[in-house]
Amino acid sequence: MKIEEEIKQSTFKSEYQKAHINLIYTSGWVQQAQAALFKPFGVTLPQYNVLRILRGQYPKPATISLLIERMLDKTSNASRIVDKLEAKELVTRKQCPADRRTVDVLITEKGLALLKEMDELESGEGTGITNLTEQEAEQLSDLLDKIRK
Amino acid sequence: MKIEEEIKQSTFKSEYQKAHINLIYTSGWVQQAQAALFKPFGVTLPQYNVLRILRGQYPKPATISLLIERMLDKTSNASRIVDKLEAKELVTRKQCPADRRTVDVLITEKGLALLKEMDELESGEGTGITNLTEQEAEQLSDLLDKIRK
DNA sequence: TTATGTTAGTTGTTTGAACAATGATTCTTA
DNA sequence: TAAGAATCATTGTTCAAACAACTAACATAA
Repeated sequence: MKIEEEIKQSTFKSEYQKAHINLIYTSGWVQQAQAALFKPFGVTLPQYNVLRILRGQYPKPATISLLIERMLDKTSNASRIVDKLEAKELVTRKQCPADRRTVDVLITEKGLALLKEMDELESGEGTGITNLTEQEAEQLSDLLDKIRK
Repeated sequence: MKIEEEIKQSTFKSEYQKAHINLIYTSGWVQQAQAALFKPFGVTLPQYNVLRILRGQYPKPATISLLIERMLDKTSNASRIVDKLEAKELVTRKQCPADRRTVDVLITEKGLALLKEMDELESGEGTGITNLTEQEAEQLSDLLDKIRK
């Protein structure tokens, strides 16, 4: 549905304003769809992202700093997110011997298995992205990249 | 920056997966930029959205249900968001005489004035959307509309 | 080596979000 | 019109996010 109908506003000041509001709106829309997909697996989006980063590092461990750096939510709830993941036995945390200030966070077999299950989700199925053609998906990526420049 | 570099993942299973992850990522990115812009005005994104809806209705009042319906966060924090707005004197709330179950929520002069100030923000300035050409912005809107179909 | 500063991570605290349950009013229909 | 169902809004409660303060460990330099 066109954004105009969606939010019952027929005119915008510019294409920029329209795209901007559309992005905010769709962003919320997708995040909700995402959350619904995630719920059965018992992890939130930030937790999932941390798991993904850890898999990227595997079998090397990651420090909390590295997680924060990659997480985009630069505000450091990283410690607490790792708390949650640790409680679910999806990661382990142990002090690094070389630098005792830092912590080695490592994804467990259980964590890897969960991610493997969840890989199916990443296809975009269920979040509307597959309403696009492959070429359009590519176009979208390019536009988004440009926004974050 | 390309999403591959942004999240340090060089390959994706498909253009869909790539666009999907890119959308989630960019969505968070934009929301953060947005929150930063909003902070000086003392309202959060959901509060702002409610104010926008109320302005759309003005001078008619809106019920809480109508707010929920338009808000996309269908989970009803609407009451509490209105609480916050009322505390800041940006809206008024009074029981509707015709149906005493419902509440008439109305934006105040102060609320309208605040929105007027904030209209500047909606141009997209400061959230990266203006990195696009006008035509690209239009293209983006179309793609997003298609996703939510 | 010891004082100073820096970095890493954790822990409070306040604030808002998510979800469910409740209470009040209206609608429906027998 | 009286009883049960449905609707509207509010209120608990739990959970996560934002921001700042704090502790421990390392680095630097006098």
